[in-house]
Amino acid sequence: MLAIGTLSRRTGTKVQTIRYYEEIGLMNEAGRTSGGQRRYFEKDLDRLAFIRHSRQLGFSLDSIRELLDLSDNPSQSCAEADSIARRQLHQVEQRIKRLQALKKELKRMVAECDGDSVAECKVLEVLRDHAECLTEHDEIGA
Amino acid sequence: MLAIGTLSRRTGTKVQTIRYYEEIGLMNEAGRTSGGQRRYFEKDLDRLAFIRHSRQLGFSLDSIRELLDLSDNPSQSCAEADSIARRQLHQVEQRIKRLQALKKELKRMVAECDGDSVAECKVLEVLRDHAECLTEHDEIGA
DNA sequence: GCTTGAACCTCTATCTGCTGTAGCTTGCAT
DNA sequence: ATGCAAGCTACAGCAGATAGAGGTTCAAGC
Repeated sequence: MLAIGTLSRRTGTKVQTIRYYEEIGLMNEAGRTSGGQRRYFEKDLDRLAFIRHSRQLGFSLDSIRELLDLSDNPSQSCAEADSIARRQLHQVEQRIKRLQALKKELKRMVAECDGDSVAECKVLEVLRDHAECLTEHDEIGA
Repeated sequence: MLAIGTLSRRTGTKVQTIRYYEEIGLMNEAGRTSGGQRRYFEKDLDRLAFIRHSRQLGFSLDSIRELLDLSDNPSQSCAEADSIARRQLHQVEQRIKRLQALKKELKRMVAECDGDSVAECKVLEVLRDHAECLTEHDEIGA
């Protein structure tokens, strides 16, 4: 029987985060000692590792929920898991594209700045006047 | 005198967002009509445009606050604004790097999946076992 | 068996950057 | 004078945790 701190150490997850995952139903409710402390089995550790690893790959908690369901029902087709992963891949690719456009714009901005006074600062000027942008960037956020 | 809806339309910012920017002190407190409605000058529009444009380039509200301060005090050196922009560029570059690692891993994952049953699904297998990863990806988040 | 203190517990608040809703009031055109 | 779009405040909620207060439990050492 493993204490929450052990899971925390072995997966690199904050204790509060593990409790949070339980609260939102991502982790099963843990068994308790007579004193009310959570105790886990190895399978819980595996599940937490799965969650963490998926998070590291950028999957949303909702996607992870789906992936866990699939993992719990090994008779189904793999297609579903595959499509979730493809969707995630697509999202990552889109984000990269967007960030590369930002990078280009930022590079141009700092390259043109010659360290003069704020009054003629290129950085601030570009920010002030959207029309100076080379690229379109209408979305906000990553 | 411009109503909040006009600012909203002309900058593509939701009305609530403008009020939110006022609440957090990013926009100055707007003048009011006798009935309590906000009224703006052109300079407020410019400020909002600056904020929005900076957001589109991925700057945090805190960074934007600094940039606005600099913009309001044109006697200072440009160096500060430059360094904020460089910091932002650096962050964007880091995020791109990280996402590219994720992309690689996800690609490998979906490429190896041959649509069999969940029991031998490569996607789920990789997620289950971190040791199968080629890349290190210890941070979570973008 | 007793004491100590690290680790656990719950509950609540906080973060970023908004967005949405409810229920009401104002402003402007007709 | 009236109708109604657009404004107002206040509060709740989203993801995905993280932090702190204030209290309890567990296990090791004596």
